[in-house]
Amino acid sequence: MGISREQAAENREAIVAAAERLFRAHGVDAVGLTALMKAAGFTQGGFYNHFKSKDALVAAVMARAVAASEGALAGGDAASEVALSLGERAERYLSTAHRDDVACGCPMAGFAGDAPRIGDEAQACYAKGLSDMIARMTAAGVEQGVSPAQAAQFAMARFAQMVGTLVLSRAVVSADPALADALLAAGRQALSGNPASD
Amino acid sequence: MGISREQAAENREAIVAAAERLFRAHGVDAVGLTALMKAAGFTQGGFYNHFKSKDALVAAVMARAVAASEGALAGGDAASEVALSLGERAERYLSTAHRDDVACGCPMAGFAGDAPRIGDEAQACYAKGLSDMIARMTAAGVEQGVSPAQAAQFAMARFAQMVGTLVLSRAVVSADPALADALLAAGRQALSGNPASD
DNA sequence: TGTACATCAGTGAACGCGCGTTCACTGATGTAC
DNA sequence: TGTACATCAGTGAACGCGCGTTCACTGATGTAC
Repeated sequence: MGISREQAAENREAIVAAAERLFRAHGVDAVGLTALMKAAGFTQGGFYNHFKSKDALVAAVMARAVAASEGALAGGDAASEVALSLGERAERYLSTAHRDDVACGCPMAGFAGDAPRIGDEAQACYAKGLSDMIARMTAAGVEQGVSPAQAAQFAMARFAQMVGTLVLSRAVVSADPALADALLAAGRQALSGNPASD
Repeated sequence: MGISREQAAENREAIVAAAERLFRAHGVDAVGLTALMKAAGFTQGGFYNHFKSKDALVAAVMARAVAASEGALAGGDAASEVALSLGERAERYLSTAHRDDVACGCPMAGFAGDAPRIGDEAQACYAKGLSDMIARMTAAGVEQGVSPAQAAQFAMARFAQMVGTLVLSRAVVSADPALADALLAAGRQALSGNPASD
């Protein structure tokens, strides 16, 4: 076809973006390269002009997803996020909107099921993303006067609770929507910082 | 071959058992019926004598996994479990042994990643398993004098934290074992019922 | 600035392979008389 | 209790299909002179 280098870079980005959406919705294993390239607007043969293998694409997708969530802790832009309290962040993270938007949202939750089975490079991206997320939450705790070790423990426990609640809610939302909603509500309550009130 | 009905039932059970092990280790999508039947000691053609489709097998696996975990809350037999405190249960649930034993362990954590993508019947089994688990934990809280509503909230929040910690630890154990262990430790600390102590 | 050519992101057919599923066949089990 | 036959859990080859990957080819882009 003959494509400019700039256009080629955009096309590559389009492939990664389509892959991220499809991988999140259906799982990495369930998405074939033919369907993926078609979704991105290309034919299958062009895939290997951009990636040396499907594993390399998965790594690119994970790097992109992690990078997009950095500076946008649990959704929203960096500037507005700084002002959010822990409880407000949990409210947003454990909203039905976040649960139902499988194509976007927190990559740590979205790829938690695939993470143990993907390639080493993609797994490393995932681990780095989780490590960074915890480091940010830890830093926020330290700023408020908590000791670094306690802040790190608190960040890990809190984030695990957020991810676990979201993952479980997504797991049962189709079969038992009431339970799925109750899980989110219980998580919000537990993470609000206020005592349970009912 | 000519097989007794008793033997046939045992063979069916062997297929389901092998499937559960393989599904947990590699994910439902990544396990083919040929490999599965070979692992169970049979040839591929016999599969459809026992199940009408792969989806039906997945449902049978989920029903089996959930049933096995009932009365064995987070591992161990029912009699000994009754005596365990919440903190002791969390200690066991968030042990490295439980994390590394992907072939067994809590099905809610083991199948959390696959749950949103499996068939309706299997998904319903998963949801029932989660619902039962929460009901048991809620009942334990009520026995200790907590109001039913609060006990249910507490059970959901607590179980979500346990699952989230295990899922995240499994997700990064290969790429960042230290982080994976720290997550477990933070979860144990948070769920111990004791104040953080370092 | 114009011309000649190398580059490389596209296309779309093809590769071998494993998928879920179907089929004809086998032969011991279990049943009817 | 013995014989005749239906049942059905096995086998293993085959079905069409989609998988990840490779290939020859196209033609505008970008470079060298």
